[in-house]
Amino acid sequence: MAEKTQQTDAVDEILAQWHRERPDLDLAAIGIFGRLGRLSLLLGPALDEVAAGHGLRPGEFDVLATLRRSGPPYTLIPSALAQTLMLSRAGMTNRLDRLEAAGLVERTLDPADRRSFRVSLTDRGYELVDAAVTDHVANETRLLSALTPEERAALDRALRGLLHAIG
Amino acid sequence: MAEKTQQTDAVDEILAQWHRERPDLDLAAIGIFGRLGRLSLLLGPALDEVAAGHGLRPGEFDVLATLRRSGPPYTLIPSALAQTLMLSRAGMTNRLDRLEAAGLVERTLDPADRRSFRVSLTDRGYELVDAAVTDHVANETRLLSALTPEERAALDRALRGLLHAIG
DNA sequence: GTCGAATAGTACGACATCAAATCATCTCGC
DNA sequence: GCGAGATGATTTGATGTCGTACTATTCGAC
Repeated sequence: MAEKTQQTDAVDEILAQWHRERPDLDLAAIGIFGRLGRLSLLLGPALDEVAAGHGLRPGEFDVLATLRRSGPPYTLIPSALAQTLMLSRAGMTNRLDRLEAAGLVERTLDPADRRSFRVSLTDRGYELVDAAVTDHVANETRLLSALTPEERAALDRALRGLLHAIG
Repeated sequence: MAEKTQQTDAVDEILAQWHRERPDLDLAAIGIFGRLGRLSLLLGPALDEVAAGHGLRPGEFDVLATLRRSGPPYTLIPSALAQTLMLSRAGMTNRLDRLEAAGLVERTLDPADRRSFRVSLTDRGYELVDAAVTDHVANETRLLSALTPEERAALDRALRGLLHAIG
């Protein structure tokens, strides 16, 4: 079993500094959370780029995709969208205003609850998000192709465990 | 080899919806990036809380920690800090203003480059960040205790691979 | 040496987000 | 039924970030 020489990265440099200054600290923990943080910082723009290719600003794709995957009639209420996307309701109001102005979703009265609205994909919104999702997932698959199937499975298992510990 | 029954989580529900609506998509990729996204969304507040316990607002801890781990004399220039923390220089100016007003760092003239400043930890800043780092890493270690050592190692390996693929 | 390009820090305007306050409506215990 | 409390959406005000423009200074090619 040959040891593969791992390339060093920016986080390794950070770990070396901490080891020098504070050898008492748990370097493994710093490394994992450091890599997680940097990854999500880099991942954001990388994923937004695909959405931007379809004319969507950051965050707008997520709203459309949530409606799309909910299935026919592609309708949810703003509160449900906000909760699913872990966004404040105020932020959701803002996003929906833009998406409605762009003609991708529409707000209709909810006959069963007059405090609320039903937010639905328009035909244009459906077509746009369906194409965007295809590109989006292809981009994710491309990024993951750097890992072996075993590494992908292990990553998913570990992330699931962490989510369970925090959530 | 016993199969362990995995609990379902919010991402599993999302995957089931996509499977129903778009069975052609790469569900494994959606799951991994979905969990990564939710994890960093939940992780931010969880880590900020520890810093807040030391009177630091989000992001301020990172600046102090970067200075601390750079070693004596705990001095860097704003551009280096911005690059390390993947922040715009404008954002760094803002953070340094607050940290300087709080007496945790000080800006002194750089004798070698009159365009620039040298940002240094004050004694108070040093003591505060040293205590905060201890708590911060303990918190990270606690979160990671949900994973086995093998899972932690596999997670770090996978994150390193992804970072290399993106960076 | 000198001039053009690159770099350091900051100011400014735009933007997305959140928390709190507000108003309308629903739910449930009585 | 009725009233208190919960819930839904929005508005408002504050905050932190970015991109751009700007000034001062340094670097490098000639």
